[in-house]
Amino acid sequence: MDRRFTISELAKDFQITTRTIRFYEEKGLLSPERSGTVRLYDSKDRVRLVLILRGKRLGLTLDESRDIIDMYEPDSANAKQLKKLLTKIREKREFLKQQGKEINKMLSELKMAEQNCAVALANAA
Amino acid sequence: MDRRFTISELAKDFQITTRTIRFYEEKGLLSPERSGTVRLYDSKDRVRLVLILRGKRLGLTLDESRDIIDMYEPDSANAKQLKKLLTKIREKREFLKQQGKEINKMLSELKMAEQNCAVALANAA
DNA sequence: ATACAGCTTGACGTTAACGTCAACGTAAGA
DNA sequence: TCTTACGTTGACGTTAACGTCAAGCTGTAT
Repeated sequence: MDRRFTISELAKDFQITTRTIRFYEEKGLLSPERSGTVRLYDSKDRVRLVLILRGKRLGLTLDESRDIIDMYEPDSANAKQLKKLLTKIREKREFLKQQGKEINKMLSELKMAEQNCAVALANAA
Repeated sequence: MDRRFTISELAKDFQITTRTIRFYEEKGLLSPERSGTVRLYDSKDRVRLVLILRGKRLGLTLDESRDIIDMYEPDSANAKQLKKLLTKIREKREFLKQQGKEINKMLSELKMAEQNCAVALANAA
């Protein structure tokens, strides 16, 4: 259960390049172990990658994703930090809810477009 | 009801810059009337802008947004075109549905993070 | 021992979506 | 008429998120 992965294993599993993974590390989103100079990734790193990639699909920047990921692991935090974090989390939630609404709008509009298109196709036949 | 707008009126209304609006035109997303050299925008252009900006918030590229906008107005199309269009629309809808699911995942995770954070805050007090 | 696959760190190139600046035209009010 | 505000077209600059070499180290199978 404590298997480690090489960078190219990760790349294959997540369908990204090794360059991308190293880039995420540069940006402070990952910090794998090192065996000498070589990077070794564990399951926590994999979770982080899942979150990063989901964030990307949702249009978040890497900086935003890093913020969110940090939310999942409130480290040795004092009350002030925690309050700030709570605020951030709530903001992010509001943003995502809004995003959800916009998606629904677009979905219903596309549905109408689809119907129009189908009708036009039927008439053309 | 057929009022026209200047570029800076639009910019103000939509909270974007005139540069942005001209850029969208360069990219083929808008094609306003001209009164001499001056651009004049009508309500259809405003609708397009709404769609473009929503697309942006949903993480679509401008090219993708242009495709979608074109879906709303199937011009003189033949059957082949329409079928292609239908396929595209359905793909886009699947993509957006998936996006909606991911948002819900992230929302529930953030909810947990929020609770953890709140608990930690209570303990710290 | 060597060949080769896989890892490393730079360093520079690329694309999208604008920002910024320059140089110019134009319409309307003082 | 002259300024002032707003419009125009280039052209170059910028940031994020990687891609693409180059040059070198490393472990292992032959």
